[in-house]
Amino acid sequence: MKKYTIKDIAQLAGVSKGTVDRVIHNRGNVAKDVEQKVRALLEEINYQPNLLARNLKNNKIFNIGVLIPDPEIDAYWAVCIDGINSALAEFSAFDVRINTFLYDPTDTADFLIRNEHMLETSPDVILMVPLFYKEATSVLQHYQSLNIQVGTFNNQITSSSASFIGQDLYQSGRIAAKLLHSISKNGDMAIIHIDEKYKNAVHMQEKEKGFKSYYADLEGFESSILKCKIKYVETEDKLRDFLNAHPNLEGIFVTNSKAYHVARLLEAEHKTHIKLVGYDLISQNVNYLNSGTIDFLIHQNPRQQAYLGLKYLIEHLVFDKQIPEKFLLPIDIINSENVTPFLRP
Amino acid sequence: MKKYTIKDIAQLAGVSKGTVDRVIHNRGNVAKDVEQKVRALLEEINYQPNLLARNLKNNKIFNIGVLIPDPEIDAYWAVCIDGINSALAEFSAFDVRINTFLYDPTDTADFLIRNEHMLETSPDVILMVPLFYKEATSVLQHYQSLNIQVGTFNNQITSSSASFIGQDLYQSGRIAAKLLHSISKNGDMAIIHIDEKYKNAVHMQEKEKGFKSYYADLEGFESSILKCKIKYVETEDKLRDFLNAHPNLEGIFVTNSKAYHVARLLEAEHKTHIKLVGYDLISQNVNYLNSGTIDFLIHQNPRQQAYLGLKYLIEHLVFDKQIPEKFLLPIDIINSENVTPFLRP
DNA sequence: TTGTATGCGTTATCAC
DNA sequence: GTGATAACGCATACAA
Repeated sequence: MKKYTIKDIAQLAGVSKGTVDRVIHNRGNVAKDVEQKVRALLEEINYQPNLLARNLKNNKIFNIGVLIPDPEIDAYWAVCIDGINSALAEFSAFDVRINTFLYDPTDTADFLIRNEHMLETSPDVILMVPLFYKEATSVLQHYQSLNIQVGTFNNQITSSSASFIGQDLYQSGRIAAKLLHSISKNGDMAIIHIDEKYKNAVHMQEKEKGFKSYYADLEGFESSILKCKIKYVETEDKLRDFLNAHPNLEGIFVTNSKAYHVARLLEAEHKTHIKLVGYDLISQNVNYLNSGTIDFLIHQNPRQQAYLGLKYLIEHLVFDKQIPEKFLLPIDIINSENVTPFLRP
Repeated sequence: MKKYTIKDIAQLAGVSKGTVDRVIHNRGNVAKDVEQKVRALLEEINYQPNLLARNLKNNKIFNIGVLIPDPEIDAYWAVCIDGINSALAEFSAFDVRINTFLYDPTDTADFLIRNEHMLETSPDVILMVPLFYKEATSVLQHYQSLNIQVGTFNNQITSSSASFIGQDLYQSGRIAAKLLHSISKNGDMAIIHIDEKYKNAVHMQEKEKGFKSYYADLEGFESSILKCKIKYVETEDKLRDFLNAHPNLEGIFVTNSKAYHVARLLEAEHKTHIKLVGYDLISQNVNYLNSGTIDFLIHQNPRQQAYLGLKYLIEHLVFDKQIPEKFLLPIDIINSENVTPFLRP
């Protein structure tokens, strides 16, 4: 029950604290027999160093680099800042400082430039959203060669060994399908991909696969799963044509945060009987959720992704804990009645 | 940017560390003018004590009493143990120990006895699930008189000043209504209260109120909201009679974790077309969720409630942080497709 | 190869 | 009233 200290071990082994410390840190210069004896004791007693004392002694200021898309350009990322601040507040007892860098999510070159700026602050570890697969791959490789631990969230760069926090996109597509299925009859369904300012093609494909798999598993489903890809600039016209071309449409799944575009049109065209499921609690979507035009939103919880990512990194720095390679957050289903608590900072 | 220590303050004020410490801790024996000077400096510099050093010095073993219903008697509480262990693991760097006491959730006398046992371990703070309002009120009063900080979860004892973590039950009733409304037409709805081994009448009433309020707000809803109270022992017969008496029933809301009883009967009577929404991810419910007889479950997240409750208490002990009086967790909507990640420990 | 001394920041005791 | 000093547990430079 008592907590053993180095001093205790030293006493039990009949040596000095210095020797025990040398054994613990494999710093050599210890006689073999003594080392064996001390090791045995450490094992037997299950020695756990006092991490407070260690951090007090080290007296080190940890420096964390954070690189995320600029919330001014895409408001989706704003809540990440909250998550980061939460993690910092939680570890305010330790001296962890962050340098945050924002990049333009529509500009791969900017991503690379900001990475260089970040590197100039010589961070101990890095947390980032690696939107661009190709560029991120090379950047992450560089960090690995410099022995800088990196945590990523939102986008997984499978070519890298960086840790990742996100969601199971395939499964979230299945969830969307299940929701639409449960609130509609057995009419046609549509998957709509609306191009964002930046491409998240992999994201959208995975969600589509999951969505289709649900209906493929469904016995007795005879209708069609339609698909429509829309470029951001042409949204309204192309969407209207699509709706008119498919009068039997009963449900729509928008694979990113742009469901509000579809909702606006459904209201304008008096087709709000068509069920609508989309992603992300941005304000435009929440408005249509409350008005009833959007039925469900799937919450990707960017705040929690950022919070957890940073927390893992900090715990690694101060407590030497291992960082999980991959952590998939639960996927939240949101309707007009449970949305409020998810919006708070 | 630099972090100031007592030593720095002492130097700046031209006094010794001891004097600064006396000022900080209001321990008197300081000349007025010196005190003013030091206070001004502390203010100006925004002095923050190094909590690691403080905890190192204090060298105190914190003793936390935990009192929850016995999971062997009601499996619902099993996940709380996981939550408690998570919080402990997170603060393993500090010397916090817990003494867990389990009480029989059907026995108020046992609750009182276990409280006495817990008190004998002279806990610094206490985390508990106060199932029984009357008994809890007096117990909490006693703890308050002993100046023992108490955190509660699951049940709020409004007569006490103990902190509380839980959910907005009224709102969760509204969520159930919204879900049933979205997956059914405009037929009759039923609220079913099934007595548990122990009464949670307040819980169930709040949920009922919320449920009704949703339909009251709904324009053009002409059908009935039925209500059925069932004693645990007579569940099957009374339920069958109820179903037969209301052939137009389209949806059922079970106000506690006993939805699986209804699901079993719906399957037996070939009435699975009736939509069913209930509470809690216990295994019986999850099975019927996967088979499709239960459409949605509302997740009260007991694991997170316990985790957060303990975390707040520990942060209070080691960092002297304030404990939020009341924290309402977001309410999770669960269907067969997103349930899995919510089940992990 | 080993032991001892010192310091991290805070706190508490003890002389002056 | 005040300042010097020791102690918490760990890490390390230096002396032996």
